[in-house]
Amino acid sequence: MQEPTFLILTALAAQPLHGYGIVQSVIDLSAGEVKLRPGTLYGALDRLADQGLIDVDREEAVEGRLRRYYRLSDDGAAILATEVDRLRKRAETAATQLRQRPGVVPGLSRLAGLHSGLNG
Amino acid sequence: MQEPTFLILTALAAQPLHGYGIVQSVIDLSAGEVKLRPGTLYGALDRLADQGLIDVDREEAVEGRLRRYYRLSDDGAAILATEVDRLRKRAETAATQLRQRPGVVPGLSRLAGLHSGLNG
DNA sequence: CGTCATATATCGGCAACCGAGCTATTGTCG
DNA sequence: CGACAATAGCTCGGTTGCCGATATATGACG
Repeated sequence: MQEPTFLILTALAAQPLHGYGIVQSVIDLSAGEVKLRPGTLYGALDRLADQGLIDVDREEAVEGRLRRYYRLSDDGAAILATEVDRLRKRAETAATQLRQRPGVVPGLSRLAGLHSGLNG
Repeated sequence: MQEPTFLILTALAAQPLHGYGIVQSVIDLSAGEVKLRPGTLYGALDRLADQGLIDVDREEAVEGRLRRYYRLSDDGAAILATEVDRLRKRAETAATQLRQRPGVVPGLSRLAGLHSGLNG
């Protein structure tokens, strides 16, 4: 699962939202890092509804325009929860690997050991 | 950044590896969840080298076949570290949202409050 | 001799995302 | 009154990254 899709599910986890509300929520949840494009949003919404991860909650007519609210399904919540686990595992694994990274070790040149070193 | 790319950088963080070694390492690091396909691996390797996130460490000839070892660059390590932060933030944000999820609240039907409830 | 593991690489196709554009209303600023 | 931003929805073409199949080659196992 990609980041935009993940954030759409995340936004819908707390309460049902309509398209534009999702865009606003994702900006908020990602601290401004992710701004969903229409193509991404509506494509993902159709796809997630097909997969049963989200459902249409209700449709409101506000000032002539239609507002379609989406809701996270139980399946969607379960998938999101496993995805959270996955991200945590990936992050911790990568952090561990980075700690083992062979870096420039300043004390190991041929000059090290001269002048009596640490145990002089 | 997608998961396969992230795991390739993760694998290379600890030590330089050749293509097939990366595949093995990623299986290990992901607890068998991710098995890189050749198309994914070599496509990503070329792309990451173009972006300067990895470098060719050395080339060894073992039994007539070439083994090309890749190494994580400083830029690659920095990108991976920011990506770790990102994943952690996304995971915690989603977990928080999931905790706020409106679920079926069993005590709130019209029958609640009858039979004296909790404080009887 | 066939098959599996090791090892590298290419190609076509697909799915998800991006960016631009379109429609429409309300409200603000000049 | 016109321009613009914000709210609200949607379509379409293009790019990117990943997948799966395929090709090549060696050594080991049965």
